[in-house]
Amino acid sequence: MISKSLEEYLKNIYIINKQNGKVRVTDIANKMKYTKPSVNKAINNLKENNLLNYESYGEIELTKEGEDLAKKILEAYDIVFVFLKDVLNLKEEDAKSEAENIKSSLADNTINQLAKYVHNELGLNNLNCNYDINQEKCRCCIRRTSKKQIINN
Amino acid sequence: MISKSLEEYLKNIYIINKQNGKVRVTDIANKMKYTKPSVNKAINNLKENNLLNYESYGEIELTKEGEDLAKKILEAYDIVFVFLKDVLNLKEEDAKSEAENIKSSLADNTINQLAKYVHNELGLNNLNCNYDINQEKCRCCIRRTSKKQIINN
DNA sequence: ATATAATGTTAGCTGTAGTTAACATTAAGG
DNA sequence: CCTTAATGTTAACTACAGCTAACATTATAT
Repeated sequence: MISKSLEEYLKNIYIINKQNGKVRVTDIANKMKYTKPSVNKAINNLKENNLLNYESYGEIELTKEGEDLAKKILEAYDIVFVFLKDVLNLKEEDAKSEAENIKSSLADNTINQLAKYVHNELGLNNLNCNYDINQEKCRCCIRRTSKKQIINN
Repeated sequence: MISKSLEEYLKNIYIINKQNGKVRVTDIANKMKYTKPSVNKAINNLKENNLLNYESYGEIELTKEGEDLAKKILEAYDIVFVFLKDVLNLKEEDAKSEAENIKSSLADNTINQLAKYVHNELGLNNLNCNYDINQEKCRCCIRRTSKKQIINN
């Protein structure tokens, strides 16, 4: 289990990769408002956890494991974000920052329950939602729409 | 703004005081599963923040400010706990531990929105709830009942 | 092709928050 | 009342996660 801090790095690396195709230390530092040495440390830490491949001055590339975890983190983030924004009616900005603070400490089961609740609450599907964050696909709606929203920020 | 860690100490000091009348370093250490030196440090830190009065080997007493903050923290904890348990249907134990992890990072406004939502959702009042965590009293239900529940654990 | 700018790394610092080991103080029982 | 047990404190260590300053490498532009 990596720390919340490292999860946040992983999430951002994934997003930057989707946006730019490549990921540099500077990109991460800019996005997360940290200094480059902090990012460097984090990267090496993620590397030791087999979540990405990296050689000095080289490319930052998520491993399969790293990408899967990043997706899962982003997914959890999304669910919390949508709940805060669309169920609790927080302002978009607030929902975003609050979701950042919360997400990584939540257990899978909590996220699953929240997702099911949100899916049903927002009436985005007509069956009873059977969401599972460790499952490849969920037939519910929220997923794709909200993910797009978050990546384009 | 004190840290999440110190908030957790404050909350527990408040609870122990309600249960036992007095609060000792050992009680806090036992309840929180930390060592006594850790507790000692935290207490001195809370003292510097004017949240409690303490002299070496003396009594631990929350100041007015400390008690108010403790109540607020506990209140926030309650709201999250009830949401997880009664809305998301998490098991009591899980709801408890998850609420611990989440609560302190949430903004007042988020807690207020969540409270309003939970109050209305659970049908515990018939008007539209106007909850405000910085307000002395809220006419909604959840407050007293759930607080009792948490203190008796 | 090389000077300069951009990017990345290293070393050592900070603060937070926990730990253990050793010691000090206070409370309780015979 | 004085020994022992319980409780509380201090000092010094750890790990995490950020920082700055200084340095190294790579890319760009004339």
